[in-house]
Amino acid sequence: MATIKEVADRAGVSVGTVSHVVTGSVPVSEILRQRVEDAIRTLDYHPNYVARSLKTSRTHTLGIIVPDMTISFYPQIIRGAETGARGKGYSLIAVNSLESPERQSELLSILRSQQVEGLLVVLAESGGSGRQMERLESAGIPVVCVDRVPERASVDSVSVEDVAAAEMGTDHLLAMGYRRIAMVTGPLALRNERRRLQGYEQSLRRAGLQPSEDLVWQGNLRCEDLASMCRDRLNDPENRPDALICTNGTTALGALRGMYQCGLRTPDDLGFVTFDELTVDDLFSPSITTVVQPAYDIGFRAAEILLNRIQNKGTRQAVTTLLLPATLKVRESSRRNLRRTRSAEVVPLRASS
Amino acid sequence: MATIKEVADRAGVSVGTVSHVVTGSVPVSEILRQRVEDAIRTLDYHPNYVARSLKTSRTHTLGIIVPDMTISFYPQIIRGAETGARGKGYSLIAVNSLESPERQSELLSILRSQQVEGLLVVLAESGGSGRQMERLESAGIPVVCVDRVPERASVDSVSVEDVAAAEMGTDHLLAMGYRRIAMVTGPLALRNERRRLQGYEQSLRRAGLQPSEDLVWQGNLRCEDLASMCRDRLNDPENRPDALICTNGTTALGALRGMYQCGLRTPDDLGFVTFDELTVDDLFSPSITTVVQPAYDIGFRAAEILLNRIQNKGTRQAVTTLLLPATLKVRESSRRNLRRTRSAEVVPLRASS
DNA sequence: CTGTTAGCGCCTTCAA
DNA sequence: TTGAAGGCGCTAACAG
Repeated sequence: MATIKEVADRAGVSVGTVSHVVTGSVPVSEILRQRVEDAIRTLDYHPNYVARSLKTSRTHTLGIIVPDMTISFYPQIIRGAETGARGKGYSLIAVNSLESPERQSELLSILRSQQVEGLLVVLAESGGSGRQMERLESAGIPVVCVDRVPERASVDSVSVEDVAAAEMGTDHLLAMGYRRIAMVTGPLALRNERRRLQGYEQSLRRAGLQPSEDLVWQGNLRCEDLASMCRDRLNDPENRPDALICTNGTTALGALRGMYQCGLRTPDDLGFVTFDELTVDDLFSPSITTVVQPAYDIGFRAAEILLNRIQNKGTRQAVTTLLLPATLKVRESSRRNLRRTRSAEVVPLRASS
Repeated sequence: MATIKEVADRAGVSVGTVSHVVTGSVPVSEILRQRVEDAIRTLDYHPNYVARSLKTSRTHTLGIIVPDMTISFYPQIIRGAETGARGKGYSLIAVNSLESPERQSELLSILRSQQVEGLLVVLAESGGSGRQMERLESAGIPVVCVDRVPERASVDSVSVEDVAAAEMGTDHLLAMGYRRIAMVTGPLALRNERRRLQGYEQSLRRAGLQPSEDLVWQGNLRCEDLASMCRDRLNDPENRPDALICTNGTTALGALRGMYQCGLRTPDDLGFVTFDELTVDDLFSPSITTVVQPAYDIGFRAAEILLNRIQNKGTRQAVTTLLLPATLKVRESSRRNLRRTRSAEVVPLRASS
């Protein structure tokens, strides 16, 4: 790898001059610039950002931590953030925490060592990371929390209007005539989950229905666990709800599997609404009515806020809490069931994972 | 951000000693190590990797370029590579080329400047990147091509046994009784596509069938274009094939959309097999018989090879070309259609995107 | 075992 | 407009 010095020698100028043409910070005579550029080309010179960063103490690099970029919601966020960052000459380092707080800390530490100028983070499931975010901030590394907002820490954040979104989904089910609507949630330790629950309850109350504990099915974020929970709950035909609303893609998949294992189908046997798209296209059935979060936008806006924070490093600014609206995509799974009889045929199954 | 010097001052030792305890390269007395570790903790010190890298000229960072990590195949590769890299203390910078060769060059340049020690790359669609890979290599930056292997460049690569995989899919359709099988491909400029085509033709020939040009539908990688192409082709009931095999997820989605727009369904009207999973779960229908590529493994193995290359930097080694086998997941879309009559009902539709 | 010190490659005054 | 030189934070000899 050629260095600035080699370029300078080859062009017959000083390293200073080379630096000037590379950064464009100082005007250089046409003749010398030409020589320098030739040398750069023939040597295939690429400035060493490591050295540059050490000198300027700017890396033009952002970090983003997501739980698992194998889950389609996250790559979209990353892509949005990447676009926002690139627009201002920043690169993005994306890593997966796999919902592990330990790993998250480790990644945070590595990212710090890598001197990222700012951080986008979707907190790992288990809470208590609020303090970590504050530590980062006080170390001068701006953080924007994405999707999941920590309990009481005062950090910038971009997320979705969870309450309104869940209300919207529930309202829709109610409008379609469903009355016994169960909500399937992930861990209520996550604030998002609680807010979505809140929206659900609000919607029910407004419709004159009393939320019931029996109809709040709290699970974790593992599909199989969710599936078996739902299977158990659904196997009791007496108390079976007439519709399900799920707070995220993972719970939804679990719930659907559980349903299927019981021989239940949507919309035939149960209405169904979920947060987050489950498939890439409407042509797949069951086609699921979905509360869609603007993932790309979330990432993009978060990057914007972060970059802005970095730019105005010195000045104190109020905490930004950006809430983006979700949209409802109505599909078949919430179409009111007309052939009620079918559910009578259903035979409760034994657990069979 | 605290520096090594501040830690040294606070612990009352020299920077050398701090460095020794941080890197563990030189033994330090228990007493001093204790003092240093305390100082590190209270100062919340994180070694500056930028400075370290400048000194050691090692960044412990790998780059990976994929077309679009919004396509589920790629995040899996990235995750695999990330795991492989982390195992050896390496970080991974993942970026999207969006199939643009210009952007790819740009990213390559940035990654070089960032001093990545090696590169994993899924080449952008339009060819001619072979030379770029060679330039990288000759600059001392090992490259492993993933999924897409350049035409004639001699680079390490990890990909799938395309010919065998396509044969497997086609054989299966033949075994199910299909005879007029069309292959829907992306750009045949991509070697993968050509090999898959080759496997398809091989399979037909072995079954005593003559491959026909009419049944090779070449498209690009944009879903809508694919859809309209397939719509056009399928609208002619005379020459309609009885099954489709698609070379990747994008073409498959396009083909399915095209089919649906014509009122055709699988497996009722057409058998269907594709490379790459279209949905996250079998519970969605049509459930598609799929040639599954071991994406995570591809990434993991590629990282292994790359790391190995980096480790043995000096020594010349033969080019590694790793071909992983795909597996066939048989589902309903390839179940031989029994109610032939239905296709007679189909009325060719006008284009209606 | 511990401390000292010379750069790593680059940018940025500063002087010419 | 150009060149010279200091130093960013750290590691790796090396000397003590």
